[in-house]
Amino acid sequence: MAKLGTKERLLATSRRLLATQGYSGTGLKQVTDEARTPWGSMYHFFPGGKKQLAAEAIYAAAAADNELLEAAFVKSPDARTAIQRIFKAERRRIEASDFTEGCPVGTVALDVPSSAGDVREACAAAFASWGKTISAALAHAGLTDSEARSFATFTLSALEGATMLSRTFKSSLPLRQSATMVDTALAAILERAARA
Amino acid sequence: MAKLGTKERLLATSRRLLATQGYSGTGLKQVTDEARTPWGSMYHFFPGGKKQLAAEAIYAAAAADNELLEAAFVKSPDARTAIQRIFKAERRRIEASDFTEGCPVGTVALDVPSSAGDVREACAAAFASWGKTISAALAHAGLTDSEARSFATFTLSALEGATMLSRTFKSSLPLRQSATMVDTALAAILERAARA
DNA sequence: TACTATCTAGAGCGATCTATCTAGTCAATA
DNA sequence: TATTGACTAGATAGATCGCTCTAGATAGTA
Repeated sequence: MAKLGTKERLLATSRRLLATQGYSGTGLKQVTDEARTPWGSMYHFFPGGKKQLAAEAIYAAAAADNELLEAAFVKSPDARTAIQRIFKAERRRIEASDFTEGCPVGTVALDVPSSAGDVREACAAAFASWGKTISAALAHAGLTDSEARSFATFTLSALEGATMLSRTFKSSLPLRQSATMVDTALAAILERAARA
Repeated sequence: MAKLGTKERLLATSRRLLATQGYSGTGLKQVTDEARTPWGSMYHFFPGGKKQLAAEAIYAAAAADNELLEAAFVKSPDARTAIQRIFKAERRRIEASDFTEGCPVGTVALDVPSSAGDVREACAAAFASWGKTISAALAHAGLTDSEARSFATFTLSALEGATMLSRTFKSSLPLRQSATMVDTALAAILERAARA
């Protein structure tokens, strides 16, 4: 991370800390310490303070993950395989952090105070973009627009919830179980769509 | 709430604030203020401080919700109907708070610092007890133990994740969409079990 | 070499955090 | 009435919070 510029280090460290501790639990001092960044640079690059830093970190993380989603659907044109790939990626990520690091968007979404409206909006935008990516792929796989949107939201819910449970239990079992059940549901819906 | 004793008011207020702001975002001062409780009572009833208060609030909330779960399965012996009832109850709860209040367990689980191990364990115990209740009902409905456990964890994941998305979007749509898809999955699994 | 804009460096402010401490209130019992 | 334990009440400590501010370092340009 030392190769990155100051602003990029601040964003990357924020992303990691927000994914672990949430918004209220992450102090700006801790960010600058772990990013090995002078304190003065914080308000130079983010004059909007903590809210701006968090919102930008969320936006960046959401964009990066959205590319991973699109890549999964490109790599596996079969929708079921692609979604299993997404769950697997999340599993690897959470295991790599020894179950400390979750989804930065989900973690922040639950503990962001009402005074930080921009941050909540960044989380909403992140979920919306992911949902759009997934539902587009599902519509392409034969689902109606309504079905695709519903299943996309449902997939995100199961993914975020399973990440939450896996972190809490310090076990990847919930992510594996949820992945299996999401696949069962998708198979049922696809079959129903094929018959129609 | 004024009828409750001091300790009960502290626990009830903690539950509500933890469900909206998480662990780090909830200050003890705010708890005593909103519970209309003297500050001195805080460390009288909870000498273990913030961690003990949060852990006890989580345990109490988990026990109460577990009773609601059991009631749903008693009221609707049909497993599919019961699970839809559970989603509906969560939807009503989040709508009643205008999408500010989520699940206290899930909210805290994501932002509890590693220094508060007892609180994380309380969250794990809560999820475990809910999972046990749901899986017992599913096993009774004809699923194998393994299937029942998997589907129970999956149901909790979808419920927690959908609550997260509904809060973020300030809309109950994710909860409704996820409920539908969970029902689709359960129908598929039950049918498969019936054929076996 | 001067000048300017960018970034670094950190002291310090007021507010708030958890937690401790002492003193006072009150009811029940001896 | 005297005593005791439970609870109330709040001042205060020490640390940390987000944030502001000034000064110095650095690099690119005139």
